Amino acid sequence: MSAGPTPKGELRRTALLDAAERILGSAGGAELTMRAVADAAGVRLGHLQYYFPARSDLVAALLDRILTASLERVAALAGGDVTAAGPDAALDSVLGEHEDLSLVRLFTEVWAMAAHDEAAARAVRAFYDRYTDHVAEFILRFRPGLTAPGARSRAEVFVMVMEGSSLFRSGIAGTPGPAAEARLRTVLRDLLT
Amino acid sequence: MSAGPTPKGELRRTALLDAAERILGSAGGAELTMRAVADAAGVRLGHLQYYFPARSDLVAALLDRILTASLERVAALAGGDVTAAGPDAALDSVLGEHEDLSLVRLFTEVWAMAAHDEAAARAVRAFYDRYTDHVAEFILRFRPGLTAPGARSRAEVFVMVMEGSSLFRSGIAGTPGPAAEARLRTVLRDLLT
DNA sequence: TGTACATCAGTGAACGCGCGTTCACTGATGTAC
DNA sequence: TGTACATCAGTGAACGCGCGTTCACTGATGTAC
Repeated sequence: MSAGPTPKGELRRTALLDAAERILGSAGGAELTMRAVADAAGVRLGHLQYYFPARSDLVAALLDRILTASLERVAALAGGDVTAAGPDAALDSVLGEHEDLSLVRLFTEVWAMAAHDEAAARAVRAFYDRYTDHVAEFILRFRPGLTAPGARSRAEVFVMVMEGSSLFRSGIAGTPGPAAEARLRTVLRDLLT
Repeated sequence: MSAGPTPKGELRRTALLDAAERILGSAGGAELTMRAVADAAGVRLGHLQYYFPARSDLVAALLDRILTASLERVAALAGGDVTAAGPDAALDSVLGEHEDLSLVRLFTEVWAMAAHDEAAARAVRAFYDRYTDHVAEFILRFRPGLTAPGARSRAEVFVMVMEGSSLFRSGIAGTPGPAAEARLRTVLRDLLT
């Protein structure tokens, strides 16, 4: 009977996905080749194939990891005590994350994947669905009187605004002025409270 | 002295970019190969190279065309008489465009390009800068009393919200419910008026 | 009006390269007896 | 405690293929005289 992968194997798998994520976040999807990932992780091509037999396996695992990690961050936020500090502190946390250029770069790749690949699109839609659930839960902490559908629709718009603003606040598509930044926060705060 | 390209040549160039745009909007950047574009346009590979010697020339011309066309659409809207019909009619026009799946797919590719290529990023930032100018001008038509910076910051946030919502309203990253759709319109209307 | 010539438009074959994938192999590690 | 063996981890070489690019070429079109 198979014992499955050992702890060492799990570590290596994680290191390989780390390398792949670094490449996707810096150089983009076109540069995410099996050889580049193997090189970045310091292993031989054949060895990478031992963990991810086909490139599509690597990409699928990477997509899953990116989305899972993002979901865990928002779940931690929604479950944490940040609400005690008020909506502005919460906004700081959420907005701060979207200033991380390589994270936003990763998501532009994820969106492009979802736009052209149905399997990726399903994963991304499931991710945003759960993501929105966490935001709705978060909103209900500030406004316990809201109905569930009311919180949900606020959360949906909140997520749309967050994803759009990430493109600009990361510097990829522009650099919002301070007045726009303030107005963005107002819009988000109004959705939250 | 060179006469430059003939009308026939211009037509062919346009047809080649049409083909490239169709591929980028449906299959994505990885499928945008010189051979695929030549095939889709019904010409030989060598002939495509006559118009675009390197793939990077094709991609640069395509990016320019996508951004220019988008800018022309918003300029027409900002300059048109749609403001006479009120903000809701204007929102209908603007939002309607973002339901076009292949257009939004095109923009996910554009964002991914900008995220990893500095030349593309410059073009995209210049595009959004001018795009935002048009929106600001549009806003001033509804609220002539606003200062220029006031209109500008509203426009910046308006554009962020539009780009974010396009991901969801196109179906790529989700499908907003009717309540979210209504709330999104409220947010946009408040920025506009 | 005709002719010569330059430029534009389009063809076809070949190139070297990096890609994903396959496969036979060796060494390390755990486990049953 | 030792030994045999299965599985896990990692290597190395080779494959066929599609890619961007190069280049010599032919046919069509415009223009100067």
